[in-house]
Amino acid sequence: MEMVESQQDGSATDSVAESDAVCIQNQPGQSQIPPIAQVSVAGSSAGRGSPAVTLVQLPSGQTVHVQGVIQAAQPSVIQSTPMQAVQVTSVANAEDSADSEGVTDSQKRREILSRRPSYRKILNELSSDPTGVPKIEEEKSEEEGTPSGIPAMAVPTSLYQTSTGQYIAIAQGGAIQISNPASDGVQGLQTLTMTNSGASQPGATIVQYAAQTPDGTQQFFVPGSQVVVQAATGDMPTYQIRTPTTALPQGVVMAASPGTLHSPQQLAEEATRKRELRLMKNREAAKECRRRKKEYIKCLESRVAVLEVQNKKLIEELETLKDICSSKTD
DNA sequence: TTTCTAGCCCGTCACTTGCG
DNA sequence: CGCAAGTGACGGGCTAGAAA
Repeated sequence: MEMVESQQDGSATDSVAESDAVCIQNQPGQSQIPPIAQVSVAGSSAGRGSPAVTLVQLPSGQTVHVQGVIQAAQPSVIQSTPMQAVQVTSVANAEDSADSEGVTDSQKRREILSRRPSYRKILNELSSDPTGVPKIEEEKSEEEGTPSGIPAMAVPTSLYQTSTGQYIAIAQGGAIQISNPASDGVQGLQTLTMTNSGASQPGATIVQYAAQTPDGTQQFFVPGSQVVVQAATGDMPTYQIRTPTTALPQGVVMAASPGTLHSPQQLAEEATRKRELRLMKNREAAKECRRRKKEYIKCLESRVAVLEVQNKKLIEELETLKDICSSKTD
């Protein structure tokens, strides 16, 4: 049922001992036949991510650039790091003599939990491979100076960016726009619905917003000079609108600082808020991680297909060469 | 038609990793 | 060193197809 992911040690990806060049010579007196095949391994010193390139010169004189049948250690389908290899060994040792050597369960667990680098990293290393593995694009929305997700509308007098990367624009008159950085799915502006917009009481006013398509741009007005603070509960993310107790410089990311908290209730609210924010961010991170994982697996599958074709070609060529050799020895 | 099962997706937790 | 991001693991919900 559950797929078991095995920890592989590093030896699985170690390349065979490679000579720098392998030349298959003709026998004396067979000058009518050109050198059968010359195989030069150019990648014996190639490190991880730089697979060995093998040049195969065919009898016809054609040179084939073969890569990947016998490759140097590289990010492979079964990815492992040197550190993992050491750790797996240590785990095995620990299982043999855990009691005598005092290896704790937590240590073992920690060692087992050691993981490979991120999918993006692996895939980008693979992408240096000329077999056409595409790169996972780096997110760039947060690095760019201005939020591209906010179309021209009321000129915002205040522009905030939440720690989740969302942009909150508050225009003159209190119009609020919440914009996600351009990523998957939900994008652009989102609707905010006040649940007690009439109340101008101090403290928190919970508003809800529903994700919508980028072309469904909407805005709403907040009475007074309130500001959006934050976060999410359950399935429906919610934002808090608070009347600022102190004047804050515009452009400052809103956050309830510990100094503004007075009562235990506010502390509890803050803790809840932080937790919900963390959950929301982790939720998004998990989505993104799964998306990358799928992409990674797709790339690996395509790589397998390419390598299978190469392998098949090389096997066929080997058979051809064997036939030629045997016919000449007869 | 109902039940079972496999597969997929999602949210959450716990932990590692990388960066400032 | 602290924090945010990334990711494995786990469990739950949903759905399509097979079996009873």
